[in-house]
Amino acid sequence: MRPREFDHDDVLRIAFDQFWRKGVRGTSLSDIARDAGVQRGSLYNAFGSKEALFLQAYERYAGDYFLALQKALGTGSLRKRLTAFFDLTITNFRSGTPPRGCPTTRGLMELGAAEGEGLDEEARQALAGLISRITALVQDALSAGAARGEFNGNAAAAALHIVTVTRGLAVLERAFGDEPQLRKIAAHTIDLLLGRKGG
Amino acid sequence: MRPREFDHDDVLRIAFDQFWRKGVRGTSLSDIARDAGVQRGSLYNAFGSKEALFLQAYERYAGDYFLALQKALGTGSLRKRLTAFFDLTITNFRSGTPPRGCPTTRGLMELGAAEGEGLDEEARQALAGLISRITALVQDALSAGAARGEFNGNAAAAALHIVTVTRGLAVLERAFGDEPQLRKIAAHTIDLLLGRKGG
DNA sequence: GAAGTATTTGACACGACGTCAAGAATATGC
DNA sequence: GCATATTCTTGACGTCGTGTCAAATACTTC
Repeated sequence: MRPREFDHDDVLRIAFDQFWRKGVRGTSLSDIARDAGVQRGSLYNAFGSKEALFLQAYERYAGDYFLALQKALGTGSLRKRLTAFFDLTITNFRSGTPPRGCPTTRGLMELGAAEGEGLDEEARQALAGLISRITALVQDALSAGAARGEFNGNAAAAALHIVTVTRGLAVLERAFGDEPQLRKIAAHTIDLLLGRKGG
Repeated sequence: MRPREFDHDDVLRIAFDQFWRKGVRGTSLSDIARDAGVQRGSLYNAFGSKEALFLQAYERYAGDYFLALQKALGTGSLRKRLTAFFDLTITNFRSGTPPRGCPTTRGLMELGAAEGEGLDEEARQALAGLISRITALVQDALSAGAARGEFNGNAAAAALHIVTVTRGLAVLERAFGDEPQLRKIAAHTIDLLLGRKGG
């Protein structure tokens, strides 16, 4: 057995950085190979294909991001939690120079173009899976933080609404790049759900 | 002058059909050329580049779609208008077999991957432009249909919220393909804005 | 009918993905 | 300690995509 000449995790991080900045289709394995100081063929040997590499790099990111969201949604009043949730979401979309947008949304719209392939479906599930997990997380926070009968006892619908708005924010980020606008929409959404005062 | 051997508009329609189904990056000019019965080189001669062709094909679509939305938002009570708006939006996302999703959102996330090119920016503006125009349209409908002081006199924020939700619906469509879910979110959004009963 | 002009056509250059066989470097067995 | 087996690396190759160009073609106009 010959040992790897590169660190598996390093490559994953370098690859995801590129995927995030330039999109999956806009990133070539040559780019990643150059950046990581690895031969292109070695990437195929270690990860299988470009989409498989993206998938693994994405799972890495998704795990970290989910934990951060969990933390943001876990403390304080319901309004505080939702504010922290939207803040983290928007800050994430606007991170980097230039802002990199939402990798989940981006990947979701980018992949699975053709006719229904095998690996594409796996990637779609990974991306959609994070959205599902976030929705469940928000729903828990709503249920836990709902003192009175807010949401008419339907935290599931409210959580889905909130997550839908965040997906919309990801799209608007890319369309206009107007961060204050995104934050206004977020604040408006919270007010809409909790009322303009308490929470 | 030698005359064209193909119809400019036909090619635009055929091209957009492919772009819509398979995405911009997932569609090759060879595909379009074959489908349209035109030589690939002729497309370059007539439209300049793949993105320019997409841009022209998209403008065609956007014009038609905007008119349909205008019609949906122009009649009946405010609730009726919004219901028709969401219905048209979702129906559009779910048209085709398999459902093609939202071409605007898809295009927005797909394009402009690299570093800031020329034509990409033009396409981004075209795609973002439709979103802006739709927002203005919704805002007009809200202002016109608002009998009482709904939205606290802030129809702009409400319109932006609505459009944000539609963009989110486009993403969820692609993530889960669950049309009833989309319609539930839409109904929930309307209730949230107008209250559960009147409108 | 001849000249001019725009379109078509096919070849070309380039870059991307993915595959493969041959070479290189380490672990294991004797 | 050395040979062998196993894995990784490396470079060449095939295929397909975009975009360019010069030559051929077909119409319009004088």
